[in-house]
Amino acid sequence: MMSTRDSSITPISNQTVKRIPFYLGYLQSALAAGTENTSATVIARALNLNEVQVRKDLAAVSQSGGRPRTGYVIKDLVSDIEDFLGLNNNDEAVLVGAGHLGKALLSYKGFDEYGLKIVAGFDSDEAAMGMEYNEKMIFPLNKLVDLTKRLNIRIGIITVPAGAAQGVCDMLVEAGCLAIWNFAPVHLNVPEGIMVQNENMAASLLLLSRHLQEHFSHEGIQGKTEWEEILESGSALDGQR
Amino acid sequence: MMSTRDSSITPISNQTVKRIPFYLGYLQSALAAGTENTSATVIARALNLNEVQVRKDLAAVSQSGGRPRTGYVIKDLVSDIEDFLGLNNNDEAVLVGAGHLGKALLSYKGFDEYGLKIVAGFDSDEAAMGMEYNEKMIFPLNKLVDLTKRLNIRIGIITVPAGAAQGVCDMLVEAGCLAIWNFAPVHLNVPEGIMVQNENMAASLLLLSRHLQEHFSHEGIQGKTEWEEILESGSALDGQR
DNA sequence: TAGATTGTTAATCGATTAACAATC
DNA sequence: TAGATTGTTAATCGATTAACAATC
Repeated sequence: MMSTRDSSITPISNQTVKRIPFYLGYLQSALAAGTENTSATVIARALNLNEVQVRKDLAAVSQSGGRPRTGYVIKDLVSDIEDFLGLNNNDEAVLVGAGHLGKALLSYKGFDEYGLKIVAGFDSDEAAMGMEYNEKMIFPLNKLVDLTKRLNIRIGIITVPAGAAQGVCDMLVEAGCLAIWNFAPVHLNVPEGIMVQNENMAASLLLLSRHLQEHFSHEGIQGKTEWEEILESGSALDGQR
Repeated sequence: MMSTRDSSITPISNQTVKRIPFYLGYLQSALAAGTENTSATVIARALNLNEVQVRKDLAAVSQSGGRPRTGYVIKDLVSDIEDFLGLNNNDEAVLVGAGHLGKALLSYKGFDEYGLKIVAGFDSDEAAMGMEYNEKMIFPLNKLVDLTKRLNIRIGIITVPAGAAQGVCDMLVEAGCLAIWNFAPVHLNVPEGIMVQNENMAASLLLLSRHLQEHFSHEGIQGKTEWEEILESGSALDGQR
């Protein structure tokens, strides 16, 4: 290997990692607009972040560094960030549960950019068999363990109903998965050393709703009478034809 | 109003809120199994959490409290948590972008439990018009502002492609939304006081992948030759017919 | 030189965990 | 009484922000 530094991942906080895509997006569009240099101040203002945080984040993923007075060279930053995402990551996942959410994830094009790939979907529903989403095929559940093992997949994604999640999880573990991304709203029991990341859509929306209530108390929780009517009549669709 | 306490939301950390559903799920199934009492120790072990954290979390959402030696009364905890979720929250949202992800969210049944409801979807695609997912109808985008205003909706959900997100966001703000749940991987510019919660699926998976790399370095990034074959031939589907 | 900007060291803040006193 | 358990107060940890010295 010819990397200048240890290719093992430097400890970069999750929060930083989550912000990286926003930096990349901003820098790419700035570059497209013809800008060549930028500063932490400018980025921070654009993305609503703290200036120092921007510097620390950029320092964490880019070796280019900025220079006093002139700031950062956008082109370099972009390429460093792309390297960071692409080079440091190259992982494959299987997905179980080809419902709406499963299909959405299979179809999602954004994983590529991060060196991530869902290679196949699994489902127990006969009707789904052999269907393809974004060129990812749906296989029967009874092939899950065997295929995942043979493909050497390390990440399993669970998008089945809560009741089926633990069973699927067990299969994924048996198949050798080391990390599980769980969209079912249940706690999964896994052996020591297996990593589970829970994603609860309802809980996320709840968080937003609570923030709202904190800041704005109760407004607009009235008018319930008229809207049922509006929505159900479908009258809102008029004028469209 | 006849509530025993100020109905405004007590400051409960986001982390705590995210854990609440897991407590509820565990407690409900314990109750179903016939258990009447439990302790923070037991819960912590079951859900892989710290014991003290469990006590603090439960204290935050339940007034019942536990008693030394006997612990908590599960029935009371369950009812307190359900109240916490249901009573403290009652918010409605509109969703824009009826692609795979949009449909998945519209179809998701889990919001009810938290007093949350997506009331309608919007899309620019003619073909989607009037379709229903989980009884939520898709309306044309040009009705978004008017309908959202009239319905007094405070939360907007953006599941459109990145390029369309800012435009949709502007419409939602114009329509009076105070909070935006954004699934498009771009930073949204909003006026002061509007809350944006970003959800980046790719970034979430990236986090998982990075954890993996930290803990297990590089294993199983081989065998790339044979699997393309397996998957593409669809031979894995044999034996199914 | 003066001023903009970086990067680092120190302070603050919030959440988790540990220690412990209270109680049944 | 002894032991399990709660709830609180203090310590730790990690991330964000502020202060500041270095530099072009």
